Amino acid sequence: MPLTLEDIARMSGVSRSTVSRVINNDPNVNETTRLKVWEIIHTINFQPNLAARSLAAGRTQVLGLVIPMAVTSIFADPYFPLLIQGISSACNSSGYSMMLWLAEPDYERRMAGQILYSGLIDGVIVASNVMDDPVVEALVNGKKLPFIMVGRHPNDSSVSYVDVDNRMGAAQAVEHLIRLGKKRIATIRGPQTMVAGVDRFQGYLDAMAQAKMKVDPHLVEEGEFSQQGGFQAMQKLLPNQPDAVFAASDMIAVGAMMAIQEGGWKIPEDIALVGFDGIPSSAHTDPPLTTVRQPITRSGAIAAQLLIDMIENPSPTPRRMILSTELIIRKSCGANP
Amino acid sequence: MPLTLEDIARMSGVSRSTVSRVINNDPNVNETTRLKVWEIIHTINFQPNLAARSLAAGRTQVLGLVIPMAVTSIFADPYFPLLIQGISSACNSSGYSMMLWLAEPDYERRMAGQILYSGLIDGVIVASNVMDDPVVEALVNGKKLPFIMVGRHPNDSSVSYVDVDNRMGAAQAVEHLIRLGKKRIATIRGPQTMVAGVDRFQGYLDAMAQAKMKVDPHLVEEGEFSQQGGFQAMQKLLPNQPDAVFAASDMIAVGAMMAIQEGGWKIPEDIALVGFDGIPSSAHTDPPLTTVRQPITRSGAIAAQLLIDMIENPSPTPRRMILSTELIIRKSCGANP
DNA sequence: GTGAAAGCGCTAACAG
DNA sequence: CTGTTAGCGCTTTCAC
Repeated sequence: MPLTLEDIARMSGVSRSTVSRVINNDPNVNETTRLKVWEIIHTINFQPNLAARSLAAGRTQVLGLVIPMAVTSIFADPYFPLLIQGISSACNSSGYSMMLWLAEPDYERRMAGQILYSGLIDGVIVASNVMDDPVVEALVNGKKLPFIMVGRHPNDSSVSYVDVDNRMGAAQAVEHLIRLGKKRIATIRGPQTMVAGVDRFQGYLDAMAQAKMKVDPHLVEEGEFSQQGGFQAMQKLLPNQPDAVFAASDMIAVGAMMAIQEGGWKIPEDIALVGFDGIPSSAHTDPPLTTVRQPITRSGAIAAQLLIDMIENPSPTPRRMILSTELIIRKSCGANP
Repeated sequence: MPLTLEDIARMSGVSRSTVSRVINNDPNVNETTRLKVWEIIHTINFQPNLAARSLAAGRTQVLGLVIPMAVTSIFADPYFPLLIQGISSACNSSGYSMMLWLAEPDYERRMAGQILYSGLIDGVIVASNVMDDPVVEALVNGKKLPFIMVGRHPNDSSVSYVDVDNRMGAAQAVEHLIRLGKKRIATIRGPQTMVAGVDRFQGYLDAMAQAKMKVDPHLVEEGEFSQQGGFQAMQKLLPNQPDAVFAASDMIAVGAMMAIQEGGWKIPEDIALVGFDGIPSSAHTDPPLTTVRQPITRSGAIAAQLLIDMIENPSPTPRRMILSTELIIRKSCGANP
């Protein structure tokens, strides 16, 4: 059987409480005692039972990461691995662990309850850009577990989140195309059921309005945030002869690139192309993709840090953070950097 | 505050014990009572506290999935999402939940202890093909937590696992190339630090030996299980003029395909190509990839089922399962299906 | 078929 | 600074 605090206490000649204090870095412990107890804990490789800790203290030092999407689509985009990496490393450096919950749609509701009341996690990070997500709703209504979203909540102002400035980033990309003299600027927007999809499209509209260019509905297509989504949308766009395309994600842009080249057009000569995300592979497409870089890994790290802060220093005001993006100019837009 | 058993008991006019019995499907409960209590549990959407259950009963109905690799590389290959999907759905249909632990190398040791003694999970599935994995070692030595590997353990015969017949599958692929009259059959083998890498390479050797063809060391290259790994290995292979290549994974094959075509050769006319895995996208490469399909999702589901069985019906004999593969003939090998 | 009572391993007052 | 004590919410004998 695994050892318990009691065992360690007996072995080091102190009481259970003292051992507990040592483990939890309570300042009220004699330095000599502390060292002696640590010594034993280490040689024995003692691990306190998390369930017992959870029950007694109401905290586990474990954060939940919920990604409410089908497993397969989660990993079609390099976005999530980068996000997870950021969260994971922030957790590690704060002494927290991360549990990942992948929520297949059918199980969302059941899971929601389980997460809220399982007592196994101190807080939740929800990485979802879907509007009206039931998991988020449950968290909002439950009001029991600290949670933070990656990607802003569309309308509830009491929700904490970290997001990137999708709207501004998109607008800058489109302004860049306008500055290059493009006249028929199309966009492949993401699903309008996702906040990021909406925000980036809004950025496109902003830039067009700002330049007093009117938006031709034939130059607006929609696609999933995937290569295939971009490919299909671009095929529909091609007959309408855009001279530039703003794609709502790099994966969309990659798909669009394939459709453009397959149709016999050249990038950027015939059609300029700009993506969004700045995933590593965007630098290695042919031609290299001009894109709006968002700090994905950092978003994850900040989400974790904010959540930990919310857990350790509760306060009624929501934490908010909006990270800015950066336009990376490469070959696909036709500008010479 | 979340409700407790006590609350449900009060609301339904029975004792805490009875509510517990109802939740745990204890047969010794009056049918009327059972219905009444379920009714309340459902309308209230009561969720028992998992930590308390864990502490009291020593089981949580939660399975841990440990993937001891860097986060980013885990998702470079569609293998893991499919595996996770299988595990996840098997858990769900047995009333278990799944927690995913991504083990960054540096944290493996710390994590290992945490997993073993956290008391939060009833068993562990380890998806790792790395030899001598410290997490696996800890699990083997600890002998406390039921666990199963996806991919056989290289030498410990007491370990339970589910694996696919990598060696046989690889041999069949190579035999197929031999049957097509190929004379200079190269292989891009996976890392020999991974069991699957070793087994598939052994299958290549088996088939060559069987056909009494000698293995030219210049026709054996090694690469990571990734597109880039395949690309680089193929570039080294090209000067040695293979007329066929057996790639140890589909991602490797995709990379090899790029290298071959970039070098100006045609597939399958100049070089025939066969992959391994049967990931969905292998059907959509150009040309479509002949490959050895392994039942990834099913491996995951079976691993979960076996583990649950081990938990619920303990026994000293290890559970073993080897799934067979299937050669999918498409265009890239030059045979006409 | 059901309730009472003990206890899982830990933390957190409360004394000293 | 340290030990004692009382639970956290649940399962599980053991009586009835």
